[in-house]
Amino acid sequence: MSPAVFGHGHLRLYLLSLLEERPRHGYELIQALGDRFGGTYVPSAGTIYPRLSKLEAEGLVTKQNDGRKTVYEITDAGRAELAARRHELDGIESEVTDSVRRLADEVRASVDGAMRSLRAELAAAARETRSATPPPPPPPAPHAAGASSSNTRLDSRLRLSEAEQAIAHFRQQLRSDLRGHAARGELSRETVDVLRTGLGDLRAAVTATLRVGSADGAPGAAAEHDVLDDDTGAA
DNA sequence: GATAGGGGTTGCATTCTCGG
DNA sequence: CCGAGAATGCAACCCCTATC
Repeated sequence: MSPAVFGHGHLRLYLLSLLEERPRHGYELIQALGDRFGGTYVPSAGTIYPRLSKLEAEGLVTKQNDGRKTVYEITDAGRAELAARRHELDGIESEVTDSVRRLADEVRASVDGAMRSLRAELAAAARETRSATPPPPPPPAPHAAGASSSNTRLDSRLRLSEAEQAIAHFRQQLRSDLRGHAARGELSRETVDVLRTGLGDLRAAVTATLRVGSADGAPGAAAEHDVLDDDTGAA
């Protein structure tokens, strides 16, 4: 599990302070926390609701059903608790900001490293492809005039399909990683910027490779270009 | 009807606190 | 120091509504 963003008893105190401003429903509290920390820390529902239930059991908040939503409101006991621990509350915000900044730095470093090794692998693969001996020409088909170019197109389509699979696999993995980070509240705006830059660089590298390939007479470069066009904005 | 998103619950693992 | 209990946090899930 990732280290706790809030110190012991601090989340509960922070929830009380949010409810002191005005009554809110659970999801609104999650969003308020996310807004308050610039999206760097967004607690999961399973974090907030048990806390709210505890607070209710302790008589520090009350809940009222507003249609499908449950609106939580601070009680006098909750206000008293908040007043008694006001000094603790003051330090929480800066503490949490520091904590999420630390986590964001770790994520940024890990994404940076991953992109660097990916680019290195891509460049190595491109070098290998260029230096490889060309495959033996297909046996001449006596009756089919266009068979050679049609075989080449078939190869190209197979390679395109392979490339698409590789891209899909990459997207799936990256998505899963990002969702994991987001779920833990570790996905910051900075990380998204790093991701955008990294993917831009990656695309530039692939595009350069494709240009070399197409200058060497490799077919299908235009089609692979289209695949990448579809993909880069979606990760 | 399928899909996406909002609102909420449950169960469980990990970490922390505190009393003996 | 150790064990029990409290606190924190997450994943998985459900239900309902809106949209396509």
